[in-house]
Order: sequence, then structure tokens, then C-alpha cells
Amino acid sequence: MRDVAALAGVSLKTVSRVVNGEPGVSEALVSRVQQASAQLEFRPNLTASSLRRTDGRTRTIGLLLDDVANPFSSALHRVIEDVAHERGVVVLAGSQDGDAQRERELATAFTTRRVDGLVVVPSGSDHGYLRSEHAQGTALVFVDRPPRLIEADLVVSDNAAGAEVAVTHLVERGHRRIALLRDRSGVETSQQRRAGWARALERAGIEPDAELDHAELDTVEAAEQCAGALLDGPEPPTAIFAGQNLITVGVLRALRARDLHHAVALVGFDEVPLSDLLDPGVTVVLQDVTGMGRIAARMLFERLDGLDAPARTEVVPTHLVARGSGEIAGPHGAPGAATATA
Amino acid sequence: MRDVAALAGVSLKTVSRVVNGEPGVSEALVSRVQQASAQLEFRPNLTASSLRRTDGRTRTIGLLLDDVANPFSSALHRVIEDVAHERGVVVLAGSQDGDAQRERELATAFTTRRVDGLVVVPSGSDHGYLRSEHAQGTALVFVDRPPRLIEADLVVSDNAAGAEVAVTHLVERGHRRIALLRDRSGVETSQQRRAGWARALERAGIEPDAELDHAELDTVEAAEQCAGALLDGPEPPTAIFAGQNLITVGVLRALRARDLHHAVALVGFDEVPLSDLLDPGVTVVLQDVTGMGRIAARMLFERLDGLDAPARTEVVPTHLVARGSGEIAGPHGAPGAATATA
DNA sequence: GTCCGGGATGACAACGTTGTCTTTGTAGAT
DNA sequence: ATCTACAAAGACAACGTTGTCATCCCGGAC
Repeated sequence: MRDVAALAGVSLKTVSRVVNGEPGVSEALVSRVQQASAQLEFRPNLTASSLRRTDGRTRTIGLLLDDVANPFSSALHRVIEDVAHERGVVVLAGSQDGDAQRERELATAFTTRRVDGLVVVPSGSDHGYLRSEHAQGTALVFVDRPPRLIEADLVVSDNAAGAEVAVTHLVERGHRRIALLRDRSGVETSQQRRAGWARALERAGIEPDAELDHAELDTVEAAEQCAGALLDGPEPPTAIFAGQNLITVGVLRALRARDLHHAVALVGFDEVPLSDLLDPGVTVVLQDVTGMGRIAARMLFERLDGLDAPARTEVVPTHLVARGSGEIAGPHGAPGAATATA
Repeated sequence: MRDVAALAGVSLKTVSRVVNGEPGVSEALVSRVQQASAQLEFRPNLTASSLRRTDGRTRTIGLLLDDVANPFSSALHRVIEDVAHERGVVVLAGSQDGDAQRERELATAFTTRRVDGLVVVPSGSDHGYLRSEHAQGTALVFVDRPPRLIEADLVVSDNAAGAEVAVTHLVERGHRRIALLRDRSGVETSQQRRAGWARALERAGIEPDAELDHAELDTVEAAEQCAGALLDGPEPPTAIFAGQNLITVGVLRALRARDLHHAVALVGFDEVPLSDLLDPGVTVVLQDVTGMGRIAARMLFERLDGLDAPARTEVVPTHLVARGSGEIAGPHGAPGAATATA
């Protein structure tokens, strides 16, 4: 910038004014500065700029995901990037891998770089460490799962309701032994989806069987193995509700390996890529990931625009998409016999 | 930092030394500073630090992808993140969407924030605009496609060889009318894969038919439509080589819609999620995305570690995975009759 | 001719750090 | 007691910008 000023024969401050489009510079100087700036290929240093500016904004936000490569996370990433892009803000992304420590490391790495805001898909169980940043003005929005020990904006799917719809769908098709395969039980969504499963069963007069509730499945392999064990067991379920997309994939593999994919019903929570091309198609409860991301980004930017209100929670509806696997009939009556009593 | 210094009763510089683990501070002071720093929840400001430091490093790199949500890109992103994480470096990621202008905007947004390096999956046709940054020490690695008008490190798949293997695989199974569906012809990989297709045909004594070469397919829908038109046409191909994963998905949809998925052979380039669960499984040429990402990240960090050598190019091998769709026999002879003459 | 107002421009300090150099303090050698 | 050597600590400037305030100049009112 010094060089530009020298070449244009003006002061540093004038160059700064031109670069930032501030008024009060004569046309002659503006064009002289622009020319000098182009000639020297001058690129303003945003880190210096944000250091000096009163608002201290870096025009950068941080995004803490489960895993940038997983479809749910990367879809979220994409929407948030798009909203940010409109505002000239760029996105630092990182994968916490369900590891509370890595989550914290990344959060620290981001705040150390003075991000203006953080969108967090939390994995840990204590987010108090973000409190001081939050208090100091870093915007903060949690997505998919609520934070612990801190009050902040939140966007979630209606997990319990979605799960209840899924399981009711199976009950209505004559299933009673409906297994639940789900994520680590420490994860809020896992608990919520379990609650929806139990509620649907209870409303149908079926006692939720703890033997059919399998948690702590955090990889495709774990899910495949668990589903396999269930299917090979003495009293296999006639239907499976998979509480997360990696688990759905694991169950699919287990079913195919046993040629049971036309015999055992399956409903998954969250989209599975290409699942409409499978035979049968995979019935899933769709989350509106794009909607969630958009809302999260909006909430974040509202805070950055100065909104000062208590923490808000937005619940985004899910909906069931029937594609075949969830419509395989069970042993207890035809479709429509939903209200069969125990 | 000022507050920490005051609380610990030392100078700014001493706090700085402690924070950076520099030697030459007595144990007593180290612990006093650490305590004060913990008490005040002091977080060093990395932007100020990198502004002042001699090397000017921000410990941040930029990643320019086609689309953070697409599996190829996000897999690349993940590996690069992991390598970066080991070195305490975080990753800014952005989607250029095949748009040269957005690519440039993002690159500028990143360099303005003084990233130490850039990993670019290029879309534009002129990367000269990166030259001055590159010359000023920003590390630069291109992935998947070569840059134009600038010399820089590059990692690519052996696109032509992979395509040749794929098409030869089809020829050996008795196919002669093998359609090629590919990406925008301006994209280098698209050209390379076309070259491999043509070469395989020529080596089998088949004249590559320009009518069977369809380019400019940059969405699933475009590919599906193109494949549909071909299959519904007067002289449909007996096999299809899909030159990219989104195109493979489009072709899959077109085949299923016509119930031809057991009749027309298909080999795709690049992995398709869950393709092993389809019936038939989808035969694909696998790219070693993880390998490419790791090499790209390593090259980048070698440059950041001071390597001063001419631009290097690494070619990563691909390999064919037969899963069914590519083994559907064609009209011209049984497997093994690979050397049938024209 | 003097004064005032207001727009254009520049001088200077400051943002939160770190590099460099100086000062201080202590131990050991003479 | 004096000096040297060296480790520990601090003073100060600088990184590349922007906020604040001062200066300059010109036209118009008196």
C-alpha cells in the first residue's frame, strides 16, 4: 500500500479511502490510485485491516462438522458457504469426527484466527469453553444437536416426530418387532430418535423391547455387524428403523448379504445417496438439510448484524419418503390395520 | 495480552515468550504467566501475530473445489484437512461450481486473507492471475486438472490410461458401439478420457464414431437426458462409458427407467456412492482420491517448508473394479475374443 | 480585504503481536 | 573489590491497515 501511495503521489490514507470506496476523494485521485494499484497488483491485507478496524471483523466464519466428507455435513457446508458468499464471507471448515477433543481443538484454532462466527455441529458434551468467545461477540449457532452448558441459537430437525412417523409407518404395515439401530447414545439426536421409536410403539400398544434397541453404532461396519447379529439371531425383527444414514447403509449391506432385502422392512433416518436406484428403493425420513443450513447461516448473520435477543431454537420438519423398503408387509395384518391392539 | 502481562507483573514480551514456548524465561515467571493467562482466558490473536512475524504465516490454507458437497471434492477436502491438521493448519474451503469467475473471486478472497497456500481444482482457463501471489511465496498446487498460463505443482489421475482400460474392458466383452458421455470439453480430464476411449477403440480396430462421443454434460439431469436420447435412438450403443461420477448416475437413471440395466453395459469413471449395492453393481474406474489429496497436501507443505524446485507433476494410477454392469456381454463374441479384427 | 464554511487531503496513532536491542542482575574469575 | 560473561527481562519499533483529527484550499458572505 505504501508503494501504491508513492506511485500515485498521495498519502496512505487516501489509498485506504479509495480501496474501501469511502467518499470524499476527488475523481482525479481515485483514478490515479486505481491505476497505481492495478499496476502494482496491489492486494489489500485483510488480516491487517481487520486488526485495525473498529469492528475487528475478519469476514470469515468457522464451520465445525462431523466430517466434511459425509453427505449430511457437506450439504450443510454448501448451503452455509452460499449464504456466506453473498456477504463476502469465507468459510473455515473442519471435521471433529465425533471427538470432543478435536472439536475443541478446532474451535480454538478458529477463534484464534478471529472468526466472526461459528456454526457448530457439536460432538462433545461441554461447550462451556465457547462461553467467553460468545460473550466477546463471536456469533454462535449450533446445528443438529443442542449444546451443553451454554446458551446459543440452535437449529434441529424434529427428530422425535420424524422417528415416530417412520416407526408408525412400519407398524401400520403389520410390523411389531421393529428394531432400532442408532448412533452413540450420548448424542442428543440418538436419544430423540429413540424416544420417537418408543412413542410410536406405545401408541400402537406395543411394549418397546430394550433388546431391540441398539445404540453406539458410529460406523457403517458397526451397523452392518449389529444388523447381521440381529438377523441371524433366534428372534429376528421383521422391520428395522435405522436412526442415521451410515447405519442405514450398514443395514442395507447386512440385508443384501442375507438376501433379506425384500423380506425385512427398513426405514432410514436421513437421506442415503442413490437410494432411489436400489431395489427396493430405500424408504427414508428426509431431513431438510438445506433448510437447516440456510436457517443456521441466517441466524448467524443476524447476530453479526447486531441482533441482541435471547437464544432461539428452530425446529425444521422432516418428512417420510416411501420408496419400497419401508412398505414390505409384516406378519400382523394388512396395511390399514394400524390400530390392532396388543 | 496486556492484561495478562499486568496481572502477572511482567512485560508484554515475556508473555509473548511464554505463549510461544520460547526459551529463556525462568520457571517462576512461566508459571505465573500461565496462571494469569488461564485466569483471564487469554487467547492469542493469530492474525496480529502473523502480521508481525517475519514469515507472515497465517497457518491457514485455501482449498478451491468444484463443489464442497460433491463426493470427489469432499473426499479430497477431508484428506487435505487431515494432513493440515497434523501441522496445526486450518482449511478455508470454497466451491467454484465450474465457474471461472467464482474461482477467481474465491482465490482472491483467500489470498486477501493471506493464506499460506492454495490447493486448486481449477475450472477456469487462465490461472495467470495467481502468478503474482505464487511469486510472492504463496504455495500452490493444482489437483485433477492442469492449470493454464502458470507453472505450478500438479496432481492428476492417469485419466487417459484409466479410460483406455475401461473401454478395453468393454471391447473384450464383445462391445463395439461404445458410447462416451463426458464432461464439458473445455475440462482437461474430459479430453483425456476421450483420448483413452478413442485409443482403446483404435487398438481394437474400431473407428471411434464421433456420433457416440457426447460432451458438455455437467449435471446428472443432462447426462440422464443424453443417455436417454441415445438409448431411444435408431442405433443405440450396447455399452456406455461414463466419463465422470455425476454422469454415471445420470446414465444409471436412464437405464433403469428403460429397464435396460441388465442389457446395456456400463463402466463409470470415478466412484459412485453405494454402487456396490445396486443390481448389477456398477463397474467403475476408481481414482485414488485419498492418494491424490495426500500427495497434493504433501507437495504444498514441502513448498511451505522451503522447497525450491521446478514445478512437479504427479500422476496417480487408477484401477478398474468389476462389479457387474461392465461385464454384461455385447453382441460381438464371448469374453476373451478381445483381438477380433475389424 | 477579511472571515467563515466545508470539502479534500494528509499526519499520526493505534490495533495485538513479535524481532531486535538494551538493560539488569547474578555468578564466577581475578 | 572489580571485571567478565551470560542469562533473564524489558523497551521500543514495526507489521499493514484504518480512525481521528489537523491542515489546506477555495468560494462566497460581509
